[in-house]
Amino acid sequence: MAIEKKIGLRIKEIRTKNMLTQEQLAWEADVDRTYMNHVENGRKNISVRSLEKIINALNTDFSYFFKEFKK
Amino acid sequence: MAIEKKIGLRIKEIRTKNMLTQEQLAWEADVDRTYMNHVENGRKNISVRSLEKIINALNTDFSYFFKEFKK
DNA sequence: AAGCAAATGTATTATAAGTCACGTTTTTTC
DNA sequence: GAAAAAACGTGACTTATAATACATTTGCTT
Repeated sequence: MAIEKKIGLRIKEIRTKNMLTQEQLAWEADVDRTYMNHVENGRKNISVRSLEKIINALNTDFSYFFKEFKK
Repeated sequence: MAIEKKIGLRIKEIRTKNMLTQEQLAWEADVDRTYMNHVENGRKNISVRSLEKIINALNTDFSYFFKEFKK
């Protein structure tokens, strides 16, 4: 599976666990709602800086975010 | 520290442990030698797809790469 | 000082970032 | 269970910048 897809799924997983809507998360991460949606659906080859914003907004860190990611 | 810097340092850390030059790693990752240098020096806000190429070339995975990364 | 690895500057091309208008699906409320 | 509202999805588009490439320089090692 493409890395963008895996990242999107992981974001969604944590977001729903945190009881947030895409819009709420987008607001926290200071990105557009539709951009957030695109990322979550694996439609964007996101940069590490943008990913960091989202990971912070999810109240987590890279280490936790990428746990169990396969090669 | 900016995420780009942290990533650059981590790449360098693993690369040197693997006894590779920037050029060798660049070749393995199929990126330009100078681009590899820019990334390693934190001058590029790299995309996850490009980062994946480098991580693969380092013969590791996201999970290991981001271990112990701070928030 | 020759040879190699690493660093840097600059220019061009490819693509991520950001936004919009609109459509669809899901959830809530009466 | 219909209507309304909220949440989610999509395509197309512009702007900012990553990706790529080349030339040159610096630093290290023998």
